[in-house]
Amino acid sequence: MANYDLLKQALKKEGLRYTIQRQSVWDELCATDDHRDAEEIYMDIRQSGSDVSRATVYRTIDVLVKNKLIRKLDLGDGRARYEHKIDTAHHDHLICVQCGKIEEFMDDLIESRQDAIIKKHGYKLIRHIHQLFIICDECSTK
Amino acid sequence: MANYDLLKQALKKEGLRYTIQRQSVWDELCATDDHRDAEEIYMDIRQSGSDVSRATVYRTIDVLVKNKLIRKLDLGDGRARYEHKIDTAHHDHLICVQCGKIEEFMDDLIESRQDAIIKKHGYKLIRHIHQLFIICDECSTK
DNA sequence: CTCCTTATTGATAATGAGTCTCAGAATTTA
DNA sequence: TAAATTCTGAGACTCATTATCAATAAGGAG
Repeated sequence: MANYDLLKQALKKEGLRYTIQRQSVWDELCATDDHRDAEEIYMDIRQSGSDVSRATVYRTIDVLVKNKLIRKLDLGDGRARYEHKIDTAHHDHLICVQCGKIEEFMDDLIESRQDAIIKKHGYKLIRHIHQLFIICDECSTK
Repeated sequence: MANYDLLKQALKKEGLRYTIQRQSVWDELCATDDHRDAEEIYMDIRQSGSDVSRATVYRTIDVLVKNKLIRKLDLGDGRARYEHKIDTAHHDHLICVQCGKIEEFMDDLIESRQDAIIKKHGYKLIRHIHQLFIICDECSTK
């Protein structure tokens, strides 16, 4: 599942060594398509039998984010989530404020309007956040 | 500038008392159209001659946000900003990643696409965040 | 106006995600 | 193999925000 070449490339680019701990973090990140926070990832790594310190988890995540192997999400609740879907197309997020479920959405029209707004101002777009906080169907029928 | 009736209504609704400290916080929030963090607001209140503790500033801000007298912004840098523009129409934000300047934008097409996405999923929209992180023209010519 | 009950305040401790430090361990290079 | 360099883990630290709690103030009742 995990593509070690991607990790190797990123580490090489950063002038960092390929270590078993960094591989464990990458393994765990590739293991699911969830949107987990650092603590959850840390706990899941331990669960899977590996032993990597919290500090190393954070440090490795930083490298992976910087090299776009994973994406960092800020849902505004004080802890960052990480998702591994690098290969998939760009998408934004729908977040259920009740159960915390996260889904993805993508709309070409919105994307092009964004570009138009930026262009009109004469700015350069670096990145964007577009999150729709909702109550999902399951939660609304409860 | 500050509309005390709005504050009074909100406090009444929450079953809270009208105090000079809460009025000072409201005064300061109404004094500018900036997007300040709690510490800046706290310092500006002291600057203006009033004396309100940090704890009370935070507590009052919470009440105001809850009652939609001010809006809370999360720019992903670890501290919340607050803006007072309640009377004005809905808008989202353009944030310069270099100088931190914040501008506002609004696009009806994007808003309607959002609604369409929500409707398609059968969800209920609670709120949304749409932030475009950019490099502004001033910063890009430096 | 005064007493009494209840809410508020401010100082400070606590929290929690994330970062930093540094000595010991591991790896790479000479 | 030795020397140099990078990594790691444990725990200290940071910083925004929240909680605690004794002292103070507000809002009635009489």
